[in-house]
Amino acid sequence: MFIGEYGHTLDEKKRVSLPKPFAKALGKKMVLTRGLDTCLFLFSAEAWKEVAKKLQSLSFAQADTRGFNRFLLSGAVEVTPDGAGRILIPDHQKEFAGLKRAVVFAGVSDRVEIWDSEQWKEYKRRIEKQADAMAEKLGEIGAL
Amino acid sequence: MFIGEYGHTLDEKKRVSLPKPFAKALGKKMVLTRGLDTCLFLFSAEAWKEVAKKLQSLSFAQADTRGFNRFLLSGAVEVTPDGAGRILIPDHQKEFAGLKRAVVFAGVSDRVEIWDSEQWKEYKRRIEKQADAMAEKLGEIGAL
DNA sequence: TTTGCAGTGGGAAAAAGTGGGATATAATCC
DNA sequence: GGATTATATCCCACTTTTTCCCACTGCAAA
Repeated sequence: MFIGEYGHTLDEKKRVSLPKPFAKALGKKMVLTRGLDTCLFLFSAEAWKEVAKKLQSLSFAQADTRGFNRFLLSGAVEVTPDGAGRILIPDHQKEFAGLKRAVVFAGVSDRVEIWDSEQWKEYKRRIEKQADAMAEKLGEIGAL
Repeated sequence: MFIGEYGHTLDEKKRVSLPKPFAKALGKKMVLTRGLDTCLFLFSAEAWKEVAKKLQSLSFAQADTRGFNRFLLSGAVEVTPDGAGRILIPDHQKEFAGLKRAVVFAGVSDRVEIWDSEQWKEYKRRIEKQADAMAEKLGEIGAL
């Protein structure tokens, strides 16, 4: 269970340190994929296995599942932290998520999300604005 | 399980280097065929056997499966990497996939796809736009 | 202050990717 | 049949990228 938010730096060699609290739970092998909402998803090897298993069961005969497979699989890479606990972000993923120098690691239940710092701030602003409205809605239906 | 995206160059002699992460899993013998959506499929010898088996199980009484069989089988070639880990792309396949100088290798579960760089970019743009719809699907299969 | 560790930057060694030439094999023409 | 052209295969070398390792900085605890 990943929780919390950590800011780190993406250097010119496209390396970022993993937040120390996440490093242990992620293990030595992890998988980095394109996420939803212009961020990247980082899974531990075990969590990824679950995702991959489900994806393999899909046929490649249908155009939409082909696209779906390509989106997630070709957009994924297996990464291993170096001696200093850093991982490398491939070019196409860096571009996809619009990462600049400052990035944010956000723990979201079973995965870690990697955001460009600016986009994260903006996304948070949107979420926070909607939070009140959402709370009301949830209250109405008796969820909270 | 092939994952990831790698850009390479197709030289005047129609040679391309295989991405190092794929080379090992592909082995010494592999099969290159016409793929779906204007790309080429590259299978390891073992994975190809599986595909061939599946194709044989399809009835050849139906015109469309006959066509599909021809599509995959007639265009198939067995290729072997040279000393530098490069394979040769036959003319008809190069033409079929519209390959220019810049090509992209995309790992998609049990196969590697070879795309012309420009067409790949365009295709990616399309599937990225459908990300929301895909998210729903992800939810359905419980992947996320 | 000192000690230690997390985070970052940079240099050197290694490897990957690419181009080009030389050699071998096959096809064609005289 | 022999010579010539073309095609494909192998091998070597250069360039760029990646990987590994070490050093510096700053913050925090002893």
